[in-house]
Amino acid sequence: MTNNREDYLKIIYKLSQKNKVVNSSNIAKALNVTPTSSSEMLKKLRNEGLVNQDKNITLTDKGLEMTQDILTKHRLWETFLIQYLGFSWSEVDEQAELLEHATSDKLKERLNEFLNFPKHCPHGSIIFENTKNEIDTTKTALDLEVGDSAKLIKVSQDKDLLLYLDSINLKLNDDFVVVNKNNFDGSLSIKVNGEIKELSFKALKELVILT
Amino acid sequence: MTNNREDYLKIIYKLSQKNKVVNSSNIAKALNVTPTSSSEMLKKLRNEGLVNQDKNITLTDKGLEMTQDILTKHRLWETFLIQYLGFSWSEVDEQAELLEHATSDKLKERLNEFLNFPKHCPHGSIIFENTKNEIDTTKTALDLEVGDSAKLIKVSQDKDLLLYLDSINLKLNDDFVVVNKNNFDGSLSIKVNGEIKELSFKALKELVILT
DNA sequence: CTCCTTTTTAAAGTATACCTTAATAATTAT
DNA sequence: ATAATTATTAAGGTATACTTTAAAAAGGAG
Repeated sequence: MTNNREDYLKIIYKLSQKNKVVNSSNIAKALNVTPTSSSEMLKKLRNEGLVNQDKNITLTDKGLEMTQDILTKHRLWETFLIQYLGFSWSEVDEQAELLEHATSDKLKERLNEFLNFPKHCPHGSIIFENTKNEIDTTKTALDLEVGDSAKLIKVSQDKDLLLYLDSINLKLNDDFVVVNKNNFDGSLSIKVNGEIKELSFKALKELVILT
Repeated sequence: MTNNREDYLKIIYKLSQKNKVVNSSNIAKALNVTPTSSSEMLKKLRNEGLVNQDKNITLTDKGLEMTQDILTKHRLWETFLIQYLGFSWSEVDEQAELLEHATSDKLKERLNEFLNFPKHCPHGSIIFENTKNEIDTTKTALDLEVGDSAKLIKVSQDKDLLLYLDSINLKLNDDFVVVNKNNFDGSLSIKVNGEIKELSFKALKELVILT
């Protein structure tokens, strides 16, 4: 298993999470390689029994298991980097990307223990091994990019959060469009019923959406 | 800078620390590649201004700086793995080996800060950036005579040696007295906390001590 | 100063993961 | 249904870091 294969598995997983068409071209775009390169790599992954390929490319059971392992490592590192080393939201992904590939199963387990088995990474994504009965389908406002439209379908039951949402007059089932993403602090500007509202990074991961 | 180049720089540094002849053959042996491969790689490193090559291969200033940076990363990770994740002495090197190559300068600094700027890694090797005026060399247990007392302050990163030390329960910073020296096979009997332990000749040269 | 061993270089080949260019196949639009 | 677009495969090439085998160079022993 090489770093590269791991990156391909992750991107297949992520594209299907976003309900995007998972084909060689989209994978190529996401990984910033040519379609030819991704096509070639996918053939290898197919031969190794990690992906199925009909119309849509999907992960096999074995492939999914490996992907979740990698994502767990990634998310544990993000948790560590933010909680213990004071990394900021915007810089953590890049570093976790490097570390995940250098993480043995033993290190993963020990780090998990050290972090006290977190159920979610700082971006709100679930950490599989610690959330046996949750599914990774819930998307939060964190996953949104400029131009995306979404509907707010659920918020966590945090009183302060609810007060905050009241104060900016954002309600459940509101439809909105992302008009700006601030890469410094991770906040989003959204447009709801013609009105622009600011959502801080902290709030984003509490807002469950439908796209 | 690739992982491989980093490994070559480290091995050049380590061989010269041990006062061994630093040539393409010894490097090849240490890295478990053929002399041809190492010879080829050394040519690249020479062209990149990282090593000098006369009789003995040495690091240039630039090469030394890079090597110390890598060793710092390695030793910080060892410290973290042992102090916070409960890794054992013998298994920590392998994991730090992987992590060091995935460590940005920023991560190095933050980890250093988190660990409170340790002067030495758990093996006793200095962490350069935190010990401006120390030198990375000392006496080994080979220099000891009967009656000498000493403190074990550093051991070489040999996996078998580390397992051996784990097995006889000899730890870093243990104080001991030499109670016998076997002139036939060069082994030493030492007394640590009232217990007699045998150190074979082969082990002695790997044990750095303070007298 | 030869002989012999060790060391280095040269030549050609392997695997991985890319690339470009060009051809084929499959969608989508008119 | 045909044209246009998009996706995939095929063919040949690049770079890195190895490999083997063989030749050349350098050192050490008698």
